[in-house]
Amino acid sequence: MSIQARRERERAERERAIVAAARDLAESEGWDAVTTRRLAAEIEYSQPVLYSHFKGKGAIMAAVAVEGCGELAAELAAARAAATDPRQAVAGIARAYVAFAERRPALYDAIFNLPVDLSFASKDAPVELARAFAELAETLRPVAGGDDLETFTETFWSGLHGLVTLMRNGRLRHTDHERRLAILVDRFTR
Amino acid sequence: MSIQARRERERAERERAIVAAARDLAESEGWDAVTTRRLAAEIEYSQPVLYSHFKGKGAIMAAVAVEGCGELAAELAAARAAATDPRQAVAGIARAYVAFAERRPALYDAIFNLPVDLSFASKDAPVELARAFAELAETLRPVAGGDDLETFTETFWSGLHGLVTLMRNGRLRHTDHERRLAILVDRFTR
DNA sequence: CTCGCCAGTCTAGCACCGCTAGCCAATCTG
DNA sequence: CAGATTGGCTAGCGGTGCTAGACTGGCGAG
Repeated sequence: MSIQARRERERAERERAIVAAARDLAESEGWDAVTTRRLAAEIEYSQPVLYSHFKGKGAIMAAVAVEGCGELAAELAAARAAATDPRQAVAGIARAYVAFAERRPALYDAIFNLPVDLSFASKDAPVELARAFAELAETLRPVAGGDDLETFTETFWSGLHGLVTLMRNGRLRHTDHERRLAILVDRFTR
Repeated sequence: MSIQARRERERAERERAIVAAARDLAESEGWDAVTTRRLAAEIEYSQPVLYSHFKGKGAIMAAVAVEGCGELAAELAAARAAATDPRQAVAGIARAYVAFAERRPALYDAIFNLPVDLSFASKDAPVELARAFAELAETLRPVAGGDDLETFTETFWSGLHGLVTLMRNGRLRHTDHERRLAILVDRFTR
């Protein structure tokens, strides 16, 4: 019994190592550098071992994405907690969101931009994402007006996501970023 | 002299064929199906011929993206021309934008989502994109208020882009799409 | 008219990708 | 202790973007 327990522990540990390696590699060299061979070398096992833990590369990326979701949720929560005035809270959480995307671009890509084995809108979406969404929704509640809170939150979220993605891949001038963010917040809080 | 002229004509024709093949393939089977081998087979030449026209696959995709920009600009212009009331114009152009992204997802991806050899924010950005941007800007002018028009337009554009991308890769529920769009337009026109 | 050159195209192949079949050793079971 | 099972490995499949080097057909020079 105890041997089996040790085995399972080691196995879980190795699974964590895979996800951590994928994340570290992605954050330091970008997702292009994350290949199954490279990952296998990193954890000092052979390639097929990866497939005994995950269905494929997409599933590994999905695991990283879920981890990232958790951190995003935590940072949004912190931003919300730090605010006093409702309007300030919206501005603060928006800044926190954008800051996360800029500080952890690889993580952000895994969550939102890359083709990953995750169905977000369905029931098996990660609870971490729901938490992040809830933080945003609670912050927006005072300014939603007559609009349905969930739909309103999705729309604001889209605005943030659009700003982040368009700017990061060079579709928007990097200057004026702050002003764009201010406009978005302003239009959604008045 | 005339022989050379014919050669150049044939060469230009073949270049057009490459871009058209890439676009058709992408629109009918998705960008994953667009490989250099497949493309070569489609134009009935060997693979290396592609590289005598374009620096690489990314450059071919960029050419498709520029073509798509032109069509997007045209559709936005049509939407703007059809409107009477300023508020209606914003709603109309927003609907046209989203409709374009839904009807031509491959084209939209080439323009905005895929890693492509195009620097948008710099001076060698395609004029087609500038045209599309200008249509949006002119439509928004009456509702920009005190905000800088260009920055304001970028922000609204980001909102549209966020809605489109998040919905298309399953990050938003497909229902309520109309309502989200309405909220965005409403918040930017009042 | 012939010969050498050169542009243009092709075949073949490089290094890499995600993924898997099948072998082999270590471990558990009767 | 013999046999079954588990779990990792090596090797390889079919694909990718891209390129070196061979070949060929039409050109200009002698």
